[in-house]
Amino acid sequence: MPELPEVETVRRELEERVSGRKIEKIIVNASRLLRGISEKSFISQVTGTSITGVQRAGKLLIIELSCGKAITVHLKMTGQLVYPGDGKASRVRFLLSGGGYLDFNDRRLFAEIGLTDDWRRIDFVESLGPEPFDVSPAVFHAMLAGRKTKIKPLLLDQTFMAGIGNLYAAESLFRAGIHPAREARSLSAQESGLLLAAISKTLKEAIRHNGSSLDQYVRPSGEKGDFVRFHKVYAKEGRICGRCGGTIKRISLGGRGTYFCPGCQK
DNA sequence: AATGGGACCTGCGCGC
DNA sequence: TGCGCGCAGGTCCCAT
Repeated sequence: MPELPEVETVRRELEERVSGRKIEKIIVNASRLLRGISEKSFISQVTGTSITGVQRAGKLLIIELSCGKAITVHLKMTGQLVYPGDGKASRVRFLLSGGGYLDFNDRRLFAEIGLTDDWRRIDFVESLGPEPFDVSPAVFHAMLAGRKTKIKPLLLDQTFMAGIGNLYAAESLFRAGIHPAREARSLSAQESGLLLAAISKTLKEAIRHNGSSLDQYVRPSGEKGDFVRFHKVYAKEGRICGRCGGTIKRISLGGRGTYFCPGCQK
């Protein structure tokens, strides 16, 4: 799933695989994915430049180019970047020097590709909250103070904290023993500390296992991410909780499916 | 500030 | 087998 661990996995693997390569040709099969720029302009500005590095901001991927600009890619729900790709389901293809296409696939056409002069200054990046790894327990507790909203929808708010999505919100709350519908401001300093530690640990372990491949997500190599083996609650409604023997429940919070164990999460 | 709804799309699994 | 429905990881926008 393209949340922080998946996007970070894609970033690392792309950096290994395509850094230094020149983009020799671009084939656009779905121009609607290009946002704020015409197909013609995108192709003319990007063709002939080289990939100098790959960055990540929250769930946004940034492909830096030798011309000083950067391609931004948000995978949304079903986006994939694959190298080398076979072109079978590609929406956009980049032919690289040395051979092989970097393929951008996206079954649902939700993803967004842009071109920017200064990626750190685009609205999406400027509005992002801090990365979970950069927040101290004291700061995190202060961030929750006064917030009446439920903790799980708050974790999904990218302006609150960057990178957490529906899956890792559920898994982190389970690991911290906190009910997803708790008012954010009701968490004690100890509870918020447990939650921050659970978020950090869960995301890092997921990165170590190259992310979670439930449906569409794959690594640039085409391989699946392995972290699904360690999921405790996500998409496990009706299953037995491995910790207390209770039954995993699914509720709807903020319009999103929310999985948790009523026995373990208070 | 918070919550709820719908929108963007395609495709899967389910019940009938 | 066919059909309609609900659901899916993200984000934005509107209304209350």
